Amino acid sequence: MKKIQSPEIEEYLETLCRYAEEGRQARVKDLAGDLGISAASVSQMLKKLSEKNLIKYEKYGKIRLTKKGEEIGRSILRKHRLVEKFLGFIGVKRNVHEEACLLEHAISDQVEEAIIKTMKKSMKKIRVLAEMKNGESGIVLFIEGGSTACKRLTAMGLTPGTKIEVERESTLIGPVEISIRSSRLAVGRGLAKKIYLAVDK
Amino acid sequence: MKKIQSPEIEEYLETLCRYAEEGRQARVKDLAGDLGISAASVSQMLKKLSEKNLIKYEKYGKIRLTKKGEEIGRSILRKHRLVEKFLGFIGVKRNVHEEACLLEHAISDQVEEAIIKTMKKSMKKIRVLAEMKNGESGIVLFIEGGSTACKRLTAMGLTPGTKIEVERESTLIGPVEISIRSSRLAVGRGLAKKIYLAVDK
DNA sequence: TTTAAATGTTAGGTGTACCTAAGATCACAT
DNA sequence: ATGTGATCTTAGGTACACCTAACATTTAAA
Repeated sequence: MKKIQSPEIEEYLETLCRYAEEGRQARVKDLAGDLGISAASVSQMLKKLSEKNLIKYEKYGKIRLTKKGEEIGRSILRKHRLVEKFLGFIGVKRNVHEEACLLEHAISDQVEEAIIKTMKKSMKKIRVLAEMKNGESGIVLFIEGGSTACKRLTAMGLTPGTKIEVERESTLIGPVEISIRSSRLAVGRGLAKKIYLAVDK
Repeated sequence: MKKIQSPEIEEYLETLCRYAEEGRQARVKDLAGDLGISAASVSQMLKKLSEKNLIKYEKYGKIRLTKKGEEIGRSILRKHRLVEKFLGFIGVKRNVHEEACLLEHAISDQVEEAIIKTMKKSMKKIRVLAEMKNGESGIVLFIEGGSTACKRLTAMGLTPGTKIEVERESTLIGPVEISIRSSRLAVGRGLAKKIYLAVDK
């Protein structure tokens, strides 16, 4: 049985998937440009992909992914994006896209899963300030609600990115007391329901 | 300027480095076996590596790495081992060696560094079975060494992810006795030096 | 020391993925 | 509708890494 997959083939299918996502018609010229390959080579490769039933293509015609081709392409695209996130996660700063392009072909499904699990574990969870308990801390992510609430909170210094800690949790109707930049603040329960924070685990 | 590096070339140089570490004379036959390639192809490739000044080689002669060749080989070997550790670290259990063989060629120096930093922050400590004391336990992360050692240990059930406990620690030359899934097993000190475990800090 | 087995090399060939140059087709502006 | 520039394909060729079969050399045994 012949091998139907190679990093090169994967790269073509991934790019075709990207075009499909953008609702863009795939053209030989664009593939050539994006993959850094001559149009002649792309044309050739399209014939090969067609023979392998990864795309539907007749010369001068439209390029469409088959089910199989889309499956592979999406898998690579998914891996690419995961790797990008992951590289950011472990602190890689430069050439993240290029690094991901290399790695995407070397990541098995097994490894993909492990990476997802690992990231989830140390991922932050989103929680509402009103539900948080004494001693818990987090970083303000966003404020749900109209500009009135936003302005009020901004005035208090409760803007996205701010780190806070719960000093006294909210009772059924009572306010939450929090410390923020080492000063203390009381936030009414109604308002506290609109403040979302990222907390560990 | 011609490219002097390919995943295949890297694989050859890595394997040669491994042999050098083990103080073993590199033979065409062994390379063929370990790389899963015909002896004829190896012979050919050795000529190519010689032309690229990555090894010193004359037919029927001894294979020796040049400075350049050793540098590349060691870099790949280092990456391979790091990836093995890392895969264990993120919870990959099966085919760790094989997965690392794929990934090692796609890991840049930048990514290598980021991985090291991330692991350093980790909660588990990595230890070698040979150095562990009575009563200590851990989870097998990976096995360093050729496929021979890997196969032997796999046969014993000592695969990544397995939890073991040290029943009797290794003496200067003696084996380690461990319990594994409630049965007991003795592992020679040489082999035990190649088994890395995650133990609580 | 000869010889057989083990090991290594050469010759010739395959498949993949790329290239350039030249020719074919398409699509739009006149 | 037609000619021209853009786009695409074909033809012919390269480099790489592998293969098998046949031949050469080395090594170890008789």
